Amino acid sequence: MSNCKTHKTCINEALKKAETICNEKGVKLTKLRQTVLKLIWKSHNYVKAYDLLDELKKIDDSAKPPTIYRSLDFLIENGFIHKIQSLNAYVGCSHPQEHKECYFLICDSCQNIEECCSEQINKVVISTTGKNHFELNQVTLEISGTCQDCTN
Amino acid sequence: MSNCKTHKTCINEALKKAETICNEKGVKLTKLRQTVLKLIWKSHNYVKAYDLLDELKKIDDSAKPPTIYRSLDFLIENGFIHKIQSLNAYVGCSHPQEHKECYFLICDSCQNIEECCSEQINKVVISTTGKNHFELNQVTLEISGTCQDCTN
DNA sequence: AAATTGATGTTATATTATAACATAATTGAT
DNA sequence: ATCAATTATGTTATAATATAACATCAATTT
Repeated sequence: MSNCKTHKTCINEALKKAETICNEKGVKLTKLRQTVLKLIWKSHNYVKAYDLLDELKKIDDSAKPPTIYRSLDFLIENGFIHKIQSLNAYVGCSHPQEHKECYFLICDSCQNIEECCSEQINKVVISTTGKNHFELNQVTLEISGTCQDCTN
Repeated sequence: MSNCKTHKTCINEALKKAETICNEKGVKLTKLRQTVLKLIWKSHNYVKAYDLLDELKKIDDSAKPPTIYRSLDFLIENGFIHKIQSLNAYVGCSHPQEHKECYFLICDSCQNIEECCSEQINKVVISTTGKNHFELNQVTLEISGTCQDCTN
């Protein structure tokens, strides 16, 4: 479960940030992309692409897989959402632009995803890859388990 | 690229370890499962399920998707291979039974995968999840980039 | 206004994976 | 040794995830 008080605030902030960043970058948050972002932000839980598609179809009957996947690509590229590789699922990014490496706490029980940053983890990853003379490109760190609310 | 001298040794050791562990556990490394394990161990690179299937078909014409996926499931369950979530691909485990949490250095250039353990990473992950009161189940840590051989 | 670029619509299909049921092989109990 | 139960494999079908390719439309630039 998420610890946000009024989730509307989360959604609004996510949309506002996306708009601001798009303006800065000179890319366009079209109506479609905004709609998809909103749908993803319906909760802090992860969502599957075809579930999103079903939701989108309710709004726009003509939506098809490429409709959703293109928007997902755009939103990922610009850092507004993340793909959870171990689940083939998507989740809103709670702090776009701020972070490089993040990790995800995925609750098996309630599907909530907590996005975290840890300088400590970054450092350790960098140092251990360095030891292997490995030139780092992308880090995927996904931790599944049970969140605090679901443990009790 | 892998730094093994004679890859045959890697394969033989992997097969021997698998056999030993299966005996200990009382599960069966059937001919099919052994064949699949061998195919996966053809290199230190990751392999895709349907590529494995194509290889298997050369040996056993009747092989079909469930043939390969069942063997993959068995091999994963018993720790002989790993699934690389960010690639939907599979790779032999270089030290079955020894480790809990591992991470993978995935070379974008040569598809080699180096499987690593780091007590330091484990500790940091455990401590940072602990701070979030998150009961850890499974850690997926996949690092893509360029390996030493491909950097030069 | 024409040309270019970017976004979306649309059809088709590729890729990854599993469900469900049938048959065969192995093991365990009697 | 035989039957029953379990485990493994064979087989068909289909589900779930994702992209290619081309057409059209909209926005931007010249």
